[in-house]
Amino acid sequence: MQTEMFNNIVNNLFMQEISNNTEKQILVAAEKEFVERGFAGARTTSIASSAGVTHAMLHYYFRTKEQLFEKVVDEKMDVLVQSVMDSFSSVRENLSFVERISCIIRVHYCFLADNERLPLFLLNEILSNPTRKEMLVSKARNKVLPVAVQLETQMRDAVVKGEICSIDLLTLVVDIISLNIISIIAKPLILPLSGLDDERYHNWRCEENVRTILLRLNPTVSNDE
Amino acid sequence: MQTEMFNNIVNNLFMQEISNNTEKQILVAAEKEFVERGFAGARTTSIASSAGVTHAMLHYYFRTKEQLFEKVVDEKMDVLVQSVMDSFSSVRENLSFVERISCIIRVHYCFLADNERLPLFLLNEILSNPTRKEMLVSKARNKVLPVAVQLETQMRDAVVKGEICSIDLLTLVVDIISLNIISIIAKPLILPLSGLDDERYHNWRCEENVRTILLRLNPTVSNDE
DNA sequence: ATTATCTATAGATCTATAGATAATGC
DNA sequence: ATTATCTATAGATCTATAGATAATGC
Repeated sequence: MQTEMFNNIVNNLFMQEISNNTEKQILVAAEKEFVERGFAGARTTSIASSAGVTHAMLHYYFRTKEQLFEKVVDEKMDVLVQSVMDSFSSVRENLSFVERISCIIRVHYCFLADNERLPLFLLNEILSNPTRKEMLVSKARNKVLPVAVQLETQMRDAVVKGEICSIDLLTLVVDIISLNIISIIAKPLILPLSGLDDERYHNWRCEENVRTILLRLNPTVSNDE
Repeated sequence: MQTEMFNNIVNNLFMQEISNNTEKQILVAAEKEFVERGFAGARTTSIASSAGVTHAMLHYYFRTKEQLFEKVVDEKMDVLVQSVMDSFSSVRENLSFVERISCIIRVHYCFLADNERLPLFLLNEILSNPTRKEMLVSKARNKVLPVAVQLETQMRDAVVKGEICSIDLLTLVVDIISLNIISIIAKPLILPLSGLDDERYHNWRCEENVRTILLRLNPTVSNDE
């Protein structure tokens, strides 16, 4: 009895792993190929061979290159949106607003540093396709905005308390994203000019971005608008 | 005599225009196609047809797709480098350092706004090609740096005068570029979220970027590094 | 019986060139 | 004689599928 059950469990785990193996391997290889070369530059033959399967398998599981790509883009878009939401919420309680923003910037910077090629890939494929563009905008509106609204409440408190100056939420978010994303995307160009190693580079840029945003939020400077 | 000379001049002008016409038209069409679709996504047949010439002409003048692309990328890279240098030098005398930086940010923002698709195109094609990457880095070093050094001298003066806080030049430049470039690249995503029209959008982002950098340079805040 | 995999190849597309023909400038 | 242009097609590459064969789960 016990042996049978054990075998079943092992079988199921094994099965699940094996049965999805080819499909999963194709997906993983496709992810790499698409993110590195974009849709037009990617080759289904390369994906198949680097997944270690026959080329026909790719079409067996995903029908067309387009559909496989769609899967990858959708997943990556969700990963990005989730990362923004995580950075918003993954903050412990009773922090001041300024501390919270600093934390958000750092958490998001780290996510991007771990996914260096993601921003450029998504920018490319989203901007060149109106449907995907609308999809991301609506995801931003429906998923991110509700979380952001909580932040806005806390922000108004901080303004009243005199901890920060008054600023529009979208303005602040775009500022943060701008600083973080270019630090990541353009790293291969800026790194040689900086003369730093990878770790120091990230420390330099991340902390500079935090500082820039905090100074932007500084309440002591007059707000001429 | 006079008529002959006149005819010659007209002929020469006409010739120059006509003889380079096909080549020029291909180049213009190639520029559009490559910037819009990237190297892998671009089709030489599309370039030829939108240039209004036979497909064979493209190979007659530029040998290969690669060589035609190289021409376009090189030219665009120079345009970008030049735009940075222009923004640095196109500033009238006897401005304070803070005014000068504001002017640089605005001039550069306007250039990018007039060349919306340029940054993403160059980022893509430069980052995916080590040779081009080195080329841009060395251009930055050889052409932009000398001009930037002048700025650095003026910057040190401003620090001494207490007009700005002390900041590394590269740090400042990366901050500016980050803010400006994402405002342009991500415009199609941010615009619908902002609810603004094109003109107001650019005004919003450009002035926000100036403000953020000026606050970053503010001397009254303690500099904890 | 269904699902997964392989071989072989169709079919489409794209870059590139050969070779003929026309236009141009001496 | 040289330069520019066109037609036609070679040659390479890539996506996609048909059809045969093997493996799996009932």
